[in-house]
Amino acid sequence: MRWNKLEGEACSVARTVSVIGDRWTLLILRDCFLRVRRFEEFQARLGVTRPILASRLRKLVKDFVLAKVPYQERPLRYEYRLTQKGLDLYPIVMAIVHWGDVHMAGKKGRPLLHQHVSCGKTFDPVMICSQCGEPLSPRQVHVHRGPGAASPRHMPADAAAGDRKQRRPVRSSRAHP
Amino acid sequence: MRWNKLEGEACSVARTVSVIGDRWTLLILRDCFLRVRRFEEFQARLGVTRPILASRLRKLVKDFVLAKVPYQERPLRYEYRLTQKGLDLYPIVMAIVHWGDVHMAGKKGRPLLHQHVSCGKTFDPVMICSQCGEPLSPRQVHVHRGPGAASPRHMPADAAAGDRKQRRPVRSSRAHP
DNA sequence: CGAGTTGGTTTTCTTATTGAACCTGCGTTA
DNA sequence: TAACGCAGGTTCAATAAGAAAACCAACTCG
Repeated sequence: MRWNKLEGEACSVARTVSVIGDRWTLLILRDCFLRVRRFEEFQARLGVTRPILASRLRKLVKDFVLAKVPYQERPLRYEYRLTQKGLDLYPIVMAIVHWGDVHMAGKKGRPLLHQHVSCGKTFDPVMICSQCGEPLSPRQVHVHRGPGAASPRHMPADAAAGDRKQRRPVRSSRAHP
Repeated sequence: MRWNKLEGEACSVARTVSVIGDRWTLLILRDCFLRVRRFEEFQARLGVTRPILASRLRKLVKDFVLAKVPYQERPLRYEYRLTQKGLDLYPIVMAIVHWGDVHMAGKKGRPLLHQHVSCGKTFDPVMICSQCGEPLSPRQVHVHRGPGAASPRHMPADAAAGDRKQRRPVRSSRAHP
């Protein structure tokens, strides 16, 4: 199966992976969230070869994850900035960082600490249900065919429930329609 | 730069990417969370070639993300199951699914809906701060060097804060030490 | 004029992925 | 008992992608 096939699949993972499912792309995005914006800076930090970097940046721009905007004229120079679509990748990047912190950290501990400006504390990211606010675990989630489903594939069966107190829904900036 | 180099980097993204930063691996993990466990079933659902599937499963087992356990003897047959380390990838997979749902869904809508068994509702995953419970956004997070940091790289500068009410910390199963 | 900076492209070589076929151990059917 | 089927792989030749190093172009600065 080829890359391009993925985009057409009726699966959100496949579609997302067709955009960011490449190790250099993920490392580029990490640096984007650390305010890196220029070709040379990406290249120096990542150690990626220039042709690959150019091709990945081109693809991210084509997919509207990054925008190539001039930061000066004469000589005309561009920088790469996250679009809203790109900024929305933040939970993915944070989830990746957190898993690495928990499972891949050396004995010296985690390389980076995250401080939440709003509350001032060092934190971990936690993924919760937008409806009840409880932390998510795989066994607590059932999957159903949605309107965009294709052939009867990608379908599981599951069980197990819990009785937990209800909270009020979290207003996510981009919640369920 | 080579794959193996990534594992040694003082960056949790790089380390995580050295394990799961491959499109086939991510699609395999998607199916793992949909209760797919056998070689033939992965192969049929993913359309990946058999040598690649074998090599990816081998790597995931080596990295303790999957465990290869016999489900019958005579003939001896194995299945691949998520370990706890693998189950902990759930937020990453859910974040990927959600981004695909929001940004890559076709006009028919999302392919899959997620129901939270605990509360019964169809939900979206939301990533929050473990300390105050507020949804995370990139601009609200400052990064600092942790104990495992290496050379003075991967360091940003940031600003902007907000005054938000405080909640009590979320007890994540694997929170900040 | 010559050197430096930024943001790339070109070229050549090496590695990874694909597609198809083949292998193994065992059970089942004829 | 021979033939076939199945699950779970491996082997092999052809092709695509990635790495390393060099090169290019537009402009500025001294």
